[in-house]
Amino acid sequence: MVTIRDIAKRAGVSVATVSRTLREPEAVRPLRRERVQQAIEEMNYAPDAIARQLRRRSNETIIVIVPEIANPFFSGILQSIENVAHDLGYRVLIGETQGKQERLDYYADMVQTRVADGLILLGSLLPRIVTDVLKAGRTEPPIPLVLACERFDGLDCPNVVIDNVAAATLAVEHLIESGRKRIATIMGPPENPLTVDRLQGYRAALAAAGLETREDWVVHGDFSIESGHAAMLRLLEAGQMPDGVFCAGDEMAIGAMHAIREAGLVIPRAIAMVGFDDLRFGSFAAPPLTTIRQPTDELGECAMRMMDAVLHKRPIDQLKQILPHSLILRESTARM
Amino acid sequence: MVTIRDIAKRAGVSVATVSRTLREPEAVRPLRRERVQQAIEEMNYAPDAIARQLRRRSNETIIVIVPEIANPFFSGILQSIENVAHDLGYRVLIGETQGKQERLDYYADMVQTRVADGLILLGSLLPRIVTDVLKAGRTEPPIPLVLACERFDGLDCPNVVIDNVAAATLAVEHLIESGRKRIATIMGPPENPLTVDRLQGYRAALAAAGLETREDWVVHGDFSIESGHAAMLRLLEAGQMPDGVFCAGDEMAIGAMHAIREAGLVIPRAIAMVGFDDLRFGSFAAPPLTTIRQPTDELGECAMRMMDAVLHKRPIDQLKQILPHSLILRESTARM
DNA sequence: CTGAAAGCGCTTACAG
DNA sequence: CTGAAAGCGCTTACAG
Repeated sequence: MVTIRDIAKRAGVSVATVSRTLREPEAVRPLRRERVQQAIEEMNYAPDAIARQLRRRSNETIIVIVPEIANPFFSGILQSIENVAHDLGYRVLIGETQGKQERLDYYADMVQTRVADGLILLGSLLPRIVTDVLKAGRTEPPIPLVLACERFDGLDCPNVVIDNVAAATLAVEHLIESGRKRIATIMGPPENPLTVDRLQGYRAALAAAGLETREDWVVHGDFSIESGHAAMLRLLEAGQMPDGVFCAGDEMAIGAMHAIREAGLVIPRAIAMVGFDDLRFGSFAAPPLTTIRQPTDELGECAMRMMDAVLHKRPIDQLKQILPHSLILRESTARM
Repeated sequence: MVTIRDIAKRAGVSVATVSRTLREPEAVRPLRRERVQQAIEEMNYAPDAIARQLRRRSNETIIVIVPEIANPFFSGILQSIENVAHDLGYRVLIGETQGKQERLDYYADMVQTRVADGLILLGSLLPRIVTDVLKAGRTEPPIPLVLACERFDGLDCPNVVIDNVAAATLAVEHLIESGRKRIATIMGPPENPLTVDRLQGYRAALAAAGLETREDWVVHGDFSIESGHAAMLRLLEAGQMPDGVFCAGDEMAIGAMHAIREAGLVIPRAIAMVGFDDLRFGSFAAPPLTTIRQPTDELGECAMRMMDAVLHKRPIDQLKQILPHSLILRESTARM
């Protein structure tokens, strides 16, 4: 392995001069600079980033933790984060929790041990080092932290989300406007913060319209296609069959639509469907799926820019950034 | 920031003893060990991983480079790699090339600068540091490298793939057995190595059955849903309409099926469809999609285990690992 | 079992 | 503009 010392020797200069030609070439006299550059070329020298990081006390690496890497919603945000990180000069480590607290803590620990400078957290679980602080009555996170796509009250850290209550309300209002009277919902896990918000929006829209609510019209999945399928099966057996379904995720909506087709019912004639997230395949579903669009790219970009600000101790204009959602109209809610 | 020195001072021992209680606690006398552990607790000490890495000259980090993070096939493999990496004690950095050579080189550089110990490469592009070596007539990669899901002849590095020629042959044979006579294909980009293999399989199966081949039955997409849709539109306008289509990716198949439905044709009655990869949503498509299953989990696991072997200089039994594929039968190719 | 000391490969004030 | 030297926070032979 060739080090800065080898280059210095070969070029007949000090290691300081080698370091300078690498970091601020304009600060070294052209003649020596060229000698150094030639030596680097000849010896195929690559400076050791670890040594540099130790000396500089920062490593321009962040870790993003997601519940599930292959989940298309999360992988979309991850992609966006990675792109901005690349542009800003950060590297990104990836950690998957699978909903397990110990895995989350394992990854969060990486910023304590300075493997990463900061943590961008997707999903609804908080690492212990953060909840410990909350329990102690403080609100400042103990590590550079940005929360994306989910909010946690009482924590003073940058946070980028959409207004899930309003988005769910919008979705259900649209079902109502399309002439539906018996509107059910397939939600995420009951304890999930997103579920709480979206359920609230669902209930608000029904109440405002004076429509019937039934507890057996509120069913829960885990955001997977399969769970949407299973949940729809339960709805089809409800005391009264719904004529519209608001699904708190496009994947669950895909599964639900499959169940409806299997039952020999036609979408949207028998049952209209609204999803959430606006995933790629939604517009190629049968029929194309009306959905609430979350601005995935902007969520990721905003989260990464917030992280950059935190790490450079720049002020953040808006600690809680609320990004706009929108309703994407497709055939699954066409008026009959 | 609290360092090992602070702990040593507080516990009244040397830094060596602190380091030992951290790395090999059984080697230090219980009394002092406890004193150290207490000091660590009290001062909330987390050892600096960067310093350790510099000293140990290894950082248990790999980088996996993918063409596109949000592509479900790649994100599935990434997930699997990350899981095995976690179990083996590695961290994983992620890099997205977007098909751009400069981005690939940027990320590959991270193992040169020792940010990562090794590189797992998904996709069909090779970094310059590798092609340079090939050009120089050597076959040994200049960095710890594992190739997943695509092969490159002439490079002596661990490689895990399926037999794409055989898999494509199997897919087309199945279309033939289901009674199809006019079989078209939607392939990936022409220059893609996967395309070369799968096209070869397609042609072999048709030739063996003595079926008609037409150049306008071979169309190309870029593996995206949208490109599958566009490609199918071209096939529907071909001189003769096919009655079976082999799609070199499930996403393209989803797009293609959408085009077929839009044309008012029924799958599989008018046109049967076979996909490739066996992505989650395939079994929830309308109709459920027959496909070639690639063992995503095993691909990722095998790649990561190979990387581990490379980094520990353990011998690798099989440099080119060929994993089994299979045909998943669903309604999109039901016999009429 | 323990500690003093060297050293991992850099960067960067400091003096010249 | 340049170099000698200190130091980033660890680990680990070595001697005791």
